[in-house]
Amino acid sequence: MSYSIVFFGTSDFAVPSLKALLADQRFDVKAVVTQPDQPVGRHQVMTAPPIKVTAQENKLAVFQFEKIKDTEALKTLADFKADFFVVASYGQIIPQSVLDLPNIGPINVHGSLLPKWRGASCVQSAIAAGDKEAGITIMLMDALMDHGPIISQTATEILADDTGESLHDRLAELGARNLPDVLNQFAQGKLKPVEQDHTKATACKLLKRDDGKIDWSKSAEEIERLIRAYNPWPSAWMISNKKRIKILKTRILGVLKSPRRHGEIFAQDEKLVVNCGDNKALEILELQPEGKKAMTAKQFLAGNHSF
RNA sequence: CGCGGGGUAGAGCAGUUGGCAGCUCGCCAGGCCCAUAACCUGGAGGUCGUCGGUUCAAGUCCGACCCCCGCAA
Repeated sequence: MSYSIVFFGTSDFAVPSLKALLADQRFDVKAVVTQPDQPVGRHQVMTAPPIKVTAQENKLAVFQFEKIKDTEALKTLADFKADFFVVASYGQIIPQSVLDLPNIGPINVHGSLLPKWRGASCVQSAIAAGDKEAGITIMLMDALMDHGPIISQTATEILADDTGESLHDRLAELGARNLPDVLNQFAQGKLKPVEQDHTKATACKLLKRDDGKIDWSKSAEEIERLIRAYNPWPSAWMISNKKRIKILKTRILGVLKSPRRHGEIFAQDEKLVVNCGDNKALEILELQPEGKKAMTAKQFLAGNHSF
């Protein structure tokens, strides 16, 4: 006897969770629901979301509803009579009518310690805000985003060198590791959902590339965190000589001997540095000029003697 | 065929109106020094993305193709 599951997910974040359920005998994944293929990249090639790739590798049925709100989706999903709907970074708001379908419940795996960081950019937001820890919340879903009662939470320390990517990957694995046991225990009534403290809720928005433009009037600490948080997506960047330069990795220096104005990039003692709003400087360690591959500051300086 | 930048030494770049291929690092050898990632001297290393065309002569001009990257999605 195993629990039947319909899995909702789209991005890389959801892949470890899906694989964890597939590998566990206690569960039977009946189908995968994911976003439609989208034109992606420089040549706008139609590309399947990562979850679809994983699903197809495992010969699972895949549904890609344009709108999960459509009655067609509701009818299709009702036929599975699933015990669980498991949702991880699906990308669409799921209506109450669909959430009501599973016998045991609709479960969400979210990459923050709710009620903190409800929304799409929870990983980047936690690093950028300077949080000491991040985590995974497994929760019962309701119709509001990341709003339902909490079943299980696991924290992980945010390290000084964590990037959006490293923390994202760690959280994805953490969620996947806990998910099977949490589902099993919840089904057996051993875990009771606890209502979130909604007065402490914070939200984070979906990030766009423009959000990565560095505001050099901020403190060096803030900017350094932003750069780590937004690496590799949406990436932190600045404009220098009318060219966009992505800033990939920095280190905080103290106050410089001969500072320049905020946001001006220059070489000093063979280091590439920029002054921030608090007059502390950031040493740029890795960067990527527009049209070039990512490189170290040393490589950049080798070919740019004017700095 | 969405817009744009680019492929030149191991790395990052320069190369003027076609005329012997350079710069900063790195690397190798030697020197200096208590010592060094510092300094001095010498050295190796490039079919200039590929194919074709124009020319006495092509990194440079013309055509086609391959690859990398930024934007946009």
